[in-house]
Amino acid sequence: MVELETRELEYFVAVADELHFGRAADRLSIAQPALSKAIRRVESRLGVRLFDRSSRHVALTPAGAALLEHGRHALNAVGAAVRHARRAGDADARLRLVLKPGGDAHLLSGMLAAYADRPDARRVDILFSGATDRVDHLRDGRADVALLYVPFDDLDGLAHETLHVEGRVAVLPAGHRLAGRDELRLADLEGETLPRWKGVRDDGSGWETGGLGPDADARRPEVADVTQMIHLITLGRMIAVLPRSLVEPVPAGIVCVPVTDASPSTLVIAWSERDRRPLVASFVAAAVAASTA
Amino acid sequence: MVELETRELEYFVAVADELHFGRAADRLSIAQPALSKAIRRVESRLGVRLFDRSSRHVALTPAGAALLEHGRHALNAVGAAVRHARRAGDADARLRLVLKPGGDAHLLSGMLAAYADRPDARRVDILFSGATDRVDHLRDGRADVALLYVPFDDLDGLAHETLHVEGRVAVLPAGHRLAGRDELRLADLEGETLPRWKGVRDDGSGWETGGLGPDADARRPEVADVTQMIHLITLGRMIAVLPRSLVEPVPAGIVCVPVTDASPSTLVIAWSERDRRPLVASFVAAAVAASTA
DNA sequence: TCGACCCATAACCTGTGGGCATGGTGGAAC
DNA sequence: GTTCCACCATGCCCACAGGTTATGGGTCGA
Repeated sequence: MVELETRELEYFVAVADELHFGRAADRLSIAQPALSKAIRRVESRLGVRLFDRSSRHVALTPAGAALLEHGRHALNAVGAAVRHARRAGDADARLRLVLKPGGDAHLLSGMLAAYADRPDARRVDILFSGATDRVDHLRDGRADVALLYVPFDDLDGLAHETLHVEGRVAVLPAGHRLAGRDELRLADLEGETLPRWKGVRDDGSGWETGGLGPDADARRPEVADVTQMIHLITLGRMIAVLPRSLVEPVPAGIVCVPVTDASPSTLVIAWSERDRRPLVASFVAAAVAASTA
Repeated sequence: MVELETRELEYFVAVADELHFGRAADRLSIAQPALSKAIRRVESRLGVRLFDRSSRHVALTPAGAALLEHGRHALNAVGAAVRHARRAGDADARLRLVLKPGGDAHLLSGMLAAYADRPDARRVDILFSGATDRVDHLRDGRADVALLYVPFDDLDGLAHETLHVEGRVAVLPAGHRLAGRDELRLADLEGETLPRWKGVRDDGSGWETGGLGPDADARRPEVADVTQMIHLITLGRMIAVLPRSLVEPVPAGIVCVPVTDASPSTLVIAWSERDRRPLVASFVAAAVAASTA
């Protein structure tokens, strides 16, 4: 019935990472022969060769590559299950909310107030995370709810409610050639330098550029947060297209001009689709109520 | 390092399903004391009580409920990883395509021809599955690619390419009061009886009704496939709103009228987002090429 | 109050996963 | 070509995790 034990999967992933039985064994704090045996055991049970190995070289077979890809995910799922269970057992756990600094469309204080009024309210821990790993926080149980931006963040495996929809604005230095305009279209921004978010693989989906073609893609400045970006914009090094609320209040030396044909940005509150704790439902309800009030 | 073994998770799920150690042990083909010990072992390792149990009654704690929910998913992930590995190791495996009968927008033969022309073409096994478990086939490795309808099917964890976008039509019996119209709006269908798809939980998202309010929701006829639905429509028992190609050629006694404000239906080819085998990429490329030709 | 049901505990046994020592093999170095 | 070394495989042994059977002891229903 059991096809593959968690431990065996961990062993396999270690070897696949290192492509070296000795180092992998080291990392796992077991002896190398035990690891060799474990891998062979798995191979024979699955009826598939996972590594091509000589005494000199170790490489993944196609089957190994598939197992690595899917196995990593499976390990994460087991880890997430454990974290969620541990947490659900902790009756007086706090609610953990993760958001990007400034990424609350000025709704945070209202949400917290609305939640605090509820009879079942807990204390709320607020975690800030600039990169897109806010979604990872949810998936692996490090946080209970997150504020995310659609279509920027990837909602796979998450449930969500919409809090706020807003247009996007071009963020320009005061002296910019377009700074005087009342509104812009994406075509007006052709040739401008746009940022690249740190840690985000740019998949060419065109969200970041709003549909602009790949410009001087190689040398787009990499930014980690909005503050840093504002700084670079003030210096005239680049411009950006952002949800309006991310740049409010508008800093000195910066001008915001609505971009009429950029797809609107939606702020959502998200949680794991398998997480049905009242704790979460209650906070979500409060957040939705606060945002529509 | 290891938090929870696959086997322990299976034991836990069995007990959570049965809420009875004896029956669960039976189902697992082990003795009851072994199961009791295993569960206590897990509880102490996780530091969480999973069951409230007296000698008379067994019930899940909140922590147990969380572990059940996430643990089932984790077990599926492990199983899927194994299936994918086994399959990737089989060099001359066929490509398995799953679709709903008639759910190919008449593109299937073109796709297969385009794929057969490729140098790396394999034989293609075609699986038919009426319900929404086509996505499950992908997720657990029973199929390599699927034809799905957006926004009907849930694409979580899947990658996809669009093949075809088409409007939706109201499918009416010939004598229906609206059968003579050139086009309709959703509002015109107010009060009509619409089907419920077998095995699909109706989440009230309004896809099926295209935004109509919950009508006589309780007694909407349950249908399993399009043929059956056409039959019921011919009998005047209900009507439906479907992608146009699903009812082509139009059967006798049936009239199709475009619904102008129903969101369009998109046929996509989908595969597991973790599956990067050339086998899959090649078929997808052929399918996309064939559908745009 | 008795009996039946069902989970926990006790005592014992066994398979297997892991440790150590060593063998075998292919590359690189000279 | 020979040597040497890096590295994976094999053999053998042991410990213990995880299984079994027998039994204990609550708790509910009759």
